[in-house]
Amino acid sequence: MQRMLDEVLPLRHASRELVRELGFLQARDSATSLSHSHCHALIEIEGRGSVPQSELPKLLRLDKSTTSRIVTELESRGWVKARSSPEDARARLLALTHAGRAKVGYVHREANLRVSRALETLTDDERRTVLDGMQIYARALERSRRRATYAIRPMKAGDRDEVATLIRTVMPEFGAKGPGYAIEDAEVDDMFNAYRGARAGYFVVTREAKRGEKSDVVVGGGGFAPLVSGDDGTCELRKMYFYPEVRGLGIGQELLSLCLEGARRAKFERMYLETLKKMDQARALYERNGFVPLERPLGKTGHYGCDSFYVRDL
Amino acid sequence: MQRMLDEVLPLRHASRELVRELGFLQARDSATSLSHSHCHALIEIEGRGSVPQSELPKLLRLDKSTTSRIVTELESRGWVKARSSPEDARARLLALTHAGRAKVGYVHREANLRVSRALETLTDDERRTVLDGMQIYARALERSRRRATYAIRPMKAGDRDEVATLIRTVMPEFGAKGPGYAIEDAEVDDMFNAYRGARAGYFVVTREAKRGEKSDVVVGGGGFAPLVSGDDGTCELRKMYFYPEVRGLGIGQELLSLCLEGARRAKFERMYLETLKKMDQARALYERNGFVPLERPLGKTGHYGCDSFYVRDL
DNA sequence: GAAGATTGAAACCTCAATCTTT
DNA sequence: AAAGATTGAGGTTTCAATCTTC
Repeated sequence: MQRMLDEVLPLRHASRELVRELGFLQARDSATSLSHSHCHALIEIEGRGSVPQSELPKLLRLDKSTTSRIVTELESRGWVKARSSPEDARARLLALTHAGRAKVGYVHREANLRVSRALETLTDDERRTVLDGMQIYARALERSRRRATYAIRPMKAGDRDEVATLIRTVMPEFGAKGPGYAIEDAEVDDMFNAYRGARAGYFVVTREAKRGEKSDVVVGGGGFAPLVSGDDGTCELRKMYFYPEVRGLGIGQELLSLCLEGARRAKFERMYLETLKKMDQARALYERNGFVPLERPLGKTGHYGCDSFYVRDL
Repeated sequence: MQRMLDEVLPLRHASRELVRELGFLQARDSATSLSHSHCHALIEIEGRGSVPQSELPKLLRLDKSTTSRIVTELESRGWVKARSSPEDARARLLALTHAGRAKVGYVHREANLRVSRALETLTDDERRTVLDGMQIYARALERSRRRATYAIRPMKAGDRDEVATLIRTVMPEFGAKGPGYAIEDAEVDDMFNAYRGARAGYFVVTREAKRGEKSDVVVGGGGFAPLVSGDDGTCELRKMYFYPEVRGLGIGQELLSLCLEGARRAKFERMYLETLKKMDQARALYERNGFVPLERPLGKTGHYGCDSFYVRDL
């Protein structure tokens, strides 16, 4: 943690400097007589040809009220033309006019010139580092922001139906349907009671409720329990699945850590798991966490559809 | 140039993403109930102990009107206390109160946590790249912004006195005073007439006038002329000096390029120059531009104080 | 007059409320 | 009621004008 802090402080400082230098806080650029948001909007519309106005808030990461005002101004300046959608009279489809395309070309040239001038004094290696660093950090911040909207907690009785749906939705995505897969287990319908024992546990990942939404939606889960027909010291990591929206956010790692912790507290000495070779993300996670591949399965789970087996000490 | 554009477009995209993700556009952070600028102001005051309010615009890179309003709010919230300077009743010296120090501690912890969370999912190499990239780009943008406030043009008669002052100020900074140095040359007092010949040229670097300032202030210069007692094909790069404010911005490179160009047009075949070993930045520039060191001087410049000689073909 | 600081007007952004169409 | 879009109120920022002190 100390090591990390050594990087955090200078990074925060560099971020502040960078944002100021990029001038995103300035209202209007004198060369283009447009704010950054207006430019960004023109660029996004240009890049997509035609954009529903309802998409703009996501693309620009601005409030819909702001994008509404931006569109109003761009229309009044004659750079954007809106037509209502043929399917839905509420929706407005935005496209650039001829003048708009000319303007966005000018905006691009100006921006390219400015960035080029700054890069000019750098070596090839430095330019490479700048680009990589910016991209990595932007992605990391996005992941972290998205991660923050989810929570992990032990499963409750009320999650029963949602967990069943989760398992029955995700497994077939990887071709795991029919006999020989965990999807056929009787416990799927009542995971809460199946994992409430002293030496078992099941955790769920829930999405924070947005305004007016149903709260506590289950979007992932995973747990552990004694390995069927295994010895007393061996548990199995079971039914760890996530909907696509939570993948790649590092939540699998956190859930796995909780399972490892729980298994240790339940006095298990080894954790075993069965999965599919084609579940690449999952297998990479297991391998990062010290799981070693086995040639043959342990115990008698009855999941003869699985083709990949791992174990690690606790 | 095409190569460079390949990097410019993704870099501009990454910049937009990054700024959005960093949330510098959001007004207020819910955790701290403070805007980024307010936090930044607290941090800067904390880091320096006591700050004249007049320094804040530079530190935060905001308008003085904005910083004035920020200070007003921080004072009314009891985090900052101002006292008038003992030397100057106009100036206000800002310091944190006890409550202010507590608040800035909280702000730091929150910000560190957020950044740490984002960095957590990265490898050591990736973290390194992020930090390096951000720092390099921030510095490059700063250089480029500062560079844009200067211009290079051929010397005019009216620059005479300013150029003489430039030479007489910069040379002694490197210990080059007294006989044996160019500073004693008679031409120093009238560089304009000394370099108006057909095979000579002198360029000046001028600072753009800010509001209400004298325009066209000379902050650097350099030129070329036939080498004294040299052959017809050899010219000398002469009296290239810059005030500290323009150093490190790549302007030396631009001025040198103009001199090389001018010398070629004047049908010179070689450019020679004399300098001092201790002028590291200058020598690095010459070496980057293909100048090779000589053991002994060429011609008879009379500058026996110089200890470093270079030449290159044109 | 110049430097330090404040104040008024206007641009940009967000949140919340509202209007229109489905 | 819900989704697309707009409008009103308030915070942040800049530019320009102003006030105070040197």
